[in-house]
Amino acid sequence: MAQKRPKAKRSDTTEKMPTLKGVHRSLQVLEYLALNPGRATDVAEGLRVSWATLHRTLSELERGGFIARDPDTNRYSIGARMWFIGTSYLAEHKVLEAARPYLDAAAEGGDFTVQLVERSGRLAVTLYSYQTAGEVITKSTYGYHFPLHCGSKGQVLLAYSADEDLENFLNGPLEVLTPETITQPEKLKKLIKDIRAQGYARTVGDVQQFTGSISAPVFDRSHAVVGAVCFIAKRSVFRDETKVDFMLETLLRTTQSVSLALGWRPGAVPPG
Amino acid sequence: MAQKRPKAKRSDTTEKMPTLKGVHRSLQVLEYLALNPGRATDVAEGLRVSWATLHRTLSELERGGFIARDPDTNRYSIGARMWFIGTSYLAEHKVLEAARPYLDAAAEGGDFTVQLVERSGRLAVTLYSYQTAGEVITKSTYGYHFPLHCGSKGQVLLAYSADEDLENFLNGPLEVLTPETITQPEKLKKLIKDIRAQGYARTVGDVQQFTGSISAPVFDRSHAVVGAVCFIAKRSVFRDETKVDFMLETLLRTTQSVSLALGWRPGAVPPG
DNA sequence: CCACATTATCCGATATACGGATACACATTT
DNA sequence: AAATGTGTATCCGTATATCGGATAATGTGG
Repeated sequence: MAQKRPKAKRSDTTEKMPTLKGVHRSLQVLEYLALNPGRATDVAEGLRVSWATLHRTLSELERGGFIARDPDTNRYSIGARMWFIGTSYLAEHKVLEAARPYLDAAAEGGDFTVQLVERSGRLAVTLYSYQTAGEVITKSTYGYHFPLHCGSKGQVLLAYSADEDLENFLNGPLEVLTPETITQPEKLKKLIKDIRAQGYARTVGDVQQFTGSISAPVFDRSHAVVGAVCFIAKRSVFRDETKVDFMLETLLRTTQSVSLALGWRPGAVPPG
Repeated sequence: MAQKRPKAKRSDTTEKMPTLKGVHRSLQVLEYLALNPGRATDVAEGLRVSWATLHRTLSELERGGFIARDPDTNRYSIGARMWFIGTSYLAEHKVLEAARPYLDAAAEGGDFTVQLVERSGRLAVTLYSYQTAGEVITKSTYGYHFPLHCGSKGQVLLAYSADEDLENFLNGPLEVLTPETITQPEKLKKLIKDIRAQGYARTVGDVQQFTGSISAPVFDRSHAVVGAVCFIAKRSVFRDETKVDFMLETLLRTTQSVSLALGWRPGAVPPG
């Protein structure tokens, strides 16, 4: 008989089985397609779901325009309606709202792309991107997300997460994006220690070979890291330490301003 | 007993009842929250769903980070994971890919905000927005979507949709955004006729009082309208016909280039 | 401090979604 | 062309996951 489960203390560590199986699965499918758009069978396999079930799910999602199917190749990808829904996340985003003026100011004062990023699972996702006229850096817009160990933005977010969380991440698969991507856990740990010490991260060529970036964390009232600001420029810029110094100064000024706007104050973590 | 349903010829006009009720509802909830973030009861009422059911749905969605709840006010809004999923729509978007270089070029050559928009239901949604340094136009970024009858971008999309579809739209509720928003169906029809004739739309102050915009359609290989390019500028600009002429020229050059890049060719619709 | 509005949880009946099996479509090979 | 294979669509009986009324807990405002 249904043995009374022991009170299930809230936010249990073990992933409880979802109440709404169907809903859970359909969202899994959406996320799966976001990461790897492709054929139905691949999704079924990737998610270990029976084909019939998956087919139903896909049909339903497509019917609503949440996913799109290329009629020629039968490949599925995220649909327009998801973009519509997703964007309204930004409209309610307090950090972004607070940061935007400072980001714009920074972008206009310098010759680099400015981004606000935040963590989502194992990825750093871009909330805002301001491309200054001139260089257009291919993968610096929306729709490109990178694992946390790649690029200064990810590393910053990683550096300021809980130790346990960090371990978890490093135990997962560490993708290689370029020959310069660092994937050795030990080396990454060392890097992260440095980042914590100096308050910002700097990487070159580990996401795209011809670019580099610097990033610093944004804090809120409770001294929690709620995101990071990232400046991206061509690789050559990072050979000129004068330019880098200027960027760095702007970066730290920007993140400080944003943090202040969010109620952060220098000093120890407030009580409570 | 289950009477054999009459073969359900594919893509029926009448909205068939969804196979996966739960999935369908949860997505409805997401869309509802995208449009009106708010309390649980309001959602339940708005979607006419029993409270218990809705509560389960919300809990499940929140558990996965697809929606977020403000712990103080119990208000729900779209969560980070939806943004993540939504953005990957862009990564696969062919029109955007083809258009981006031309949009950037246009933005750098002029002093106005450049957008690529596409239709989603009754709304025009922004796919890409390039804010040139200088003016920052508040509601010209992501997360703001306007009904099709407001603003030149919506009107263009409306103008090139099927007649039947247009009727449908005009029979729905026509929101007012500013005192200058046009909501009389007859007047809108007249406008749309003009837009079709001249190949672009121009509106001032009907979305935000202090801005105006011009927009033109983008076609694909089969001469179907797949989106629109929109230039936004301060209201004052639209009093200077020389400036407007320049914008218009750039606009039409841009849309033509993008259409060409998508395989469109001038002349009649190709056979097949 | 009480009354009301909103949110959380329980539980049995039944409608609903599951998935094995089967049939169809299309591509690639011999 | 026939054959083989891979991927897609649909059917249908069964088990089970979902629904929603009711009740309890929490929060809010007067």
